[in-house]
Amino acid sequence: MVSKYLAIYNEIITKIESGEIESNTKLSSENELMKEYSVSRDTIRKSLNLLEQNGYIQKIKGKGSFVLDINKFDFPVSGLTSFKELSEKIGVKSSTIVKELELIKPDKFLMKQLNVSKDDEVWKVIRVREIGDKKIILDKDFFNKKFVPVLTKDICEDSIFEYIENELGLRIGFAKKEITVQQATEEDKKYLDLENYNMIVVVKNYIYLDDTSLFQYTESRHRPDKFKFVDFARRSY
Amino acid sequence: MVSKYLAIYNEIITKIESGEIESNTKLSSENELMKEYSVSRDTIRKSLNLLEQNGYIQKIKGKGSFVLDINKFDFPVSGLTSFKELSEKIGVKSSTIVKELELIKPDKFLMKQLNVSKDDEVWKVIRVREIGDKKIILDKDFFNKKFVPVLTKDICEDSIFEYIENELGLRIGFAKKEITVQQATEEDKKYLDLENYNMIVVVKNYIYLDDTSLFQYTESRHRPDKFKFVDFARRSY
DNA sequence: AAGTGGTCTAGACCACGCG
DNA sequence: GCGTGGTCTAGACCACTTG
Repeated sequence: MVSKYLAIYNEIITKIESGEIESNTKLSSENELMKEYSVSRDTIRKSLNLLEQNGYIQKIKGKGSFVLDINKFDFPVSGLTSFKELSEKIGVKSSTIVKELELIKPDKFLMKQLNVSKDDEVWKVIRVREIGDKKIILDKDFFNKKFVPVLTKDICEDSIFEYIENELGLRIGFAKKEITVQQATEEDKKYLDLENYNMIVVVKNYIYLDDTSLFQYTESRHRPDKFKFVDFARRSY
Repeated sequence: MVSKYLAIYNEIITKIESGEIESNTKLSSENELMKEYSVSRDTIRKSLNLLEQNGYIQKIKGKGSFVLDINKFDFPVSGLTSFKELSEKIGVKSSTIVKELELIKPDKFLMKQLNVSKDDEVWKVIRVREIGDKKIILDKDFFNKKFVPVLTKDICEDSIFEYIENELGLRIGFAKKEITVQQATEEDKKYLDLENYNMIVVVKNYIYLDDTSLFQYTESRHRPDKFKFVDFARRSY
């Protein structure tokens, strides 16, 4: 059961991405859209606000809503998108190699990052992402076993993200992302095709569930020349 | 004239940041807040949605709104915040040195980035940001003269951003940000205290006005060890 | 003056969490 | 069953843009 405003939001996105609604043109006014979809103005406005937030349109008072053409490519790396979704969108052949998969007792660093006690058990997953035959990304994931009782190599090779949302039914609420650049470690050099690079782009991700519990800590370590982060931001008051 | 929901939004932020409302506690329910502020539920909901979007609270159906404690520090680098706002927030002594300020004819690269023709004139501003006596950031800004007729050294040493919003009254709508890591150029080495680092974190910013016109292109070049980008993301449908 | 989006209101029903 | 937030409606007034 999907809400009306989400349905309309998705329908308009489809129209924009398929080119049925051209970019830089005006969208129908809120009044027209009300009639078109037989809903109240507030429902239309919810859909349009979502479109605006996510960079599809820009509303201008007194004039109308205009379709932006920024979203053509290079948008996906933002937000919470996973590696699998990403590589599928870009359409580059890529693969995931699981290097380590085990249950561990957290050390001090992990206890702090994952907000767990020394008696909790934690899944540790280390994966290498290969893009076009080069080992480019080293992913280190840590989950509290409380939330994820079972984890297999197959799941890790596919998408842990999908498993969590679809199979376990856990709903992800929000995430904090931190990007820095560091000296490459021995581990980086061991697992990745670093060529002559001695630095690594580190993306730390703290992922929280809907009920605000910290659920996962992830470190994604990228070869600097292959790293790109794109973000869309609106002025927030 | 500020809208009610923005006023309430800001009031609640103040309460959260001052500690009057403690983190990890429950906020008053929408019903209570209605009475408290003597407004309709919809107005309260607008305020709470803003708070949720910006990472102050998490709403949970059937339970209530909970105050998050993520926003303590390290949040500002996200979004559209300017260097001046940022260093004021962090409270580190910093200064800006204007290296170049001139009107130029755009080359091919700029024509593409700024979406201007060869007959337009473009402001070129090059500034070095000093943090704690070290030259850390090289900022290269380009504006279409059409939007900014006058620009002085004084303005560039203060905040171009404030000048644009307050003096010129231009309203910024949204921005696209792109982060990559590149080899340091001769220009980087000339202007910055790079020490032994030979790479540079490049943050490209495309800034658009309210009416969707591309207004400014900025390249912010950071010494890698001093770079940090923090982002808060909610799952977007 | 007419049309647009922005704000605000009042009321209704629903789905969820908890006791 | 009660209180919570989520969705939807209908109507009103305002500020802004354009002809």
